[in-house]
Amino acid sequence: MLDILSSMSDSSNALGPYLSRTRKELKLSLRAVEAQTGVSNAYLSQLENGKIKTPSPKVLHSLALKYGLPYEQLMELAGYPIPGKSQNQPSSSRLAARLGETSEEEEEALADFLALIRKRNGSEL
Amino acid sequence: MLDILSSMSDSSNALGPYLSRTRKELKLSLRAVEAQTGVSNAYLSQLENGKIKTPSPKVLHSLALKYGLPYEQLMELAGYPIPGKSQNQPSSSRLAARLGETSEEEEEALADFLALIRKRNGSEL
DNA sequence: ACATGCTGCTAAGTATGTCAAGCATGCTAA
DNA sequence: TTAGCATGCTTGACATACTTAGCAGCATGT
Repeated sequence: MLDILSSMSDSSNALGPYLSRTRKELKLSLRAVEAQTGVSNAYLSQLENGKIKTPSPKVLHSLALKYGLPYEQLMELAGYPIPGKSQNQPSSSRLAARLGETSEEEEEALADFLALIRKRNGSEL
Repeated sequence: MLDILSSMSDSSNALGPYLSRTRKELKLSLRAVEAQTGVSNAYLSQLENGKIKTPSPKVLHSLALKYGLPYEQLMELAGYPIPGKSQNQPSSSRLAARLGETSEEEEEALADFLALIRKRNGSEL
């Protein structure tokens, strides 16, 4: 079977490393971000290390502003439903609408297959 | 009357009464909403009575789906930052706003909502 | 050596969203 | 009456986002 499933099905934790990497690219310290956003450095550390599951939209918004990242993307990475799209998995509902009725097994398989494709295309390391 | 009420789009709490009024218009009980959205009736009660300040986006999303309300509007009423930074959609033209921009997600909501009404109107004689 | 000032991280505490259980009222029927 | 059943609401407990205070390491300077 696809044990890729177990490794990729939880996409909620891509947020922390993403924020961590972005901050380092901007060469900002945790306390510098705290000073500019009001989010405590302790919390930022927990966020980047995946110890916080669902940070509030307000936190995501201020980080998006400071880091120059799209707010919607952070919302989506945090697992929040976003206005124009589906709630959990990126663009899978649009795909599902195009594919018609699919079972849950098929949906999961498709989602993971998509992740696999993206990995191959080298969108990230 | 002057629309002092509509100018009270303050983040204090227009959300609770708005949700309460909408639910009553749909003739749904708290427990009926609980059964269909998974949000407990206890929590719904607190929400409608203003005892909950910032309900999670997930709760707002499921309520928006079942009530046929725009998710963005509930997010804004709850005081969350919203992507487009837009605001001031007059609540008097709620229906027009709802039917004006129908994403796929909203279409689903409308279908669900319609089915709900028909079911109640049909079985409740 | 000691000290100062960074870095990130952790421990403990507070605040609050959320739920399960139960209470009180009102309605309908036996 | 009494017995049920549905409604909205309250309480008490739990989970977790978030903060303040502090720790350990690594520089740099005196």
